[in-house]
Amino acid sequence: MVKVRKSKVEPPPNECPLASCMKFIRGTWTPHIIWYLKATPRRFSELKGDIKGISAKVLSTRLKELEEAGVVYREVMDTSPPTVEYSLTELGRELQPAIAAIVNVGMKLKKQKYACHTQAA
Amino acid sequence: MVKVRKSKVEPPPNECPLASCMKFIRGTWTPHIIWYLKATPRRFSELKGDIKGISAKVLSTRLKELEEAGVVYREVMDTSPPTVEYSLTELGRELQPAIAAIVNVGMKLKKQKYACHTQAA
DNA sequence: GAATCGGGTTACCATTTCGTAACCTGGTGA
DNA sequence: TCACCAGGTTACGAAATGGTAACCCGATTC
Repeated sequence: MVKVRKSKVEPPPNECPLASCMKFIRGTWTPHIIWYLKATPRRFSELKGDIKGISAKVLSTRLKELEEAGVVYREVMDTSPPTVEYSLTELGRELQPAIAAIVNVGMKLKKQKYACHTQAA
Repeated sequence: MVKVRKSKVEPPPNECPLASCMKFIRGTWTPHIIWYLKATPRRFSELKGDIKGISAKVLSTRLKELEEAGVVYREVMDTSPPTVEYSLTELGRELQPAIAAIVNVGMKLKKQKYACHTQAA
């Protein structure tokens, strides 16, 4: 009979911060969007070009969700044809460190030749 | 006519580190598993208890995938009934900073009363 | 001999996420 | 007049992810 040992890792405290943060950056594409809005506002077609492989449908859906969640701000510019600029809100900027950490780990894995061919083909 | 401006944000360099890292921590549950293996090896039923709300099916599936991806190590102990211990491999430990950053952001959001009620109900 | 336990597996189904491709709208420039 | 542009939307279908619940195995304990 083996006793169930108590975890030495505190649960990511009350109401799970992990889940709180993950719900903003879930899915394949959301982290990319937040990453590319890091420095300056970007237009729809600029983001579509920045993020290799994303479809207009997914980009449009995610941007709408992120706007509703208060992560990105959408501004229609008075140009012709009208252009739209997306930028990070304060909340969006709070998320940057998490994305940056993920990117850092990804770069480290690459250097070590983990990732992409050694792992998870 | 608006010119398409060049991005000032470098693309997360060659072959996307963001994607490289994200493929290890995708889904709702994977980050939780890695988090709870942080300190010591854990058994199946212990992890199931640690991670509130995860089903045996998903836990079993994710653990199998993580083992195959080289993130966790699975050891069958010679006890009766036999117990199984899961622990992080070196690769698994490389992922910790990313998870930790996500948890940190989650905690900060909670303190600021973002998240969970203000945002994304 | 029956119930219990750890560590799962299986079937079935719902939801989320993604991809492709076609289409729309209002203004502009040729 | 007509094609083009930005910034989308829509329809359709596939794959990934998740949930519930029932079941399985071998060893042990009652």
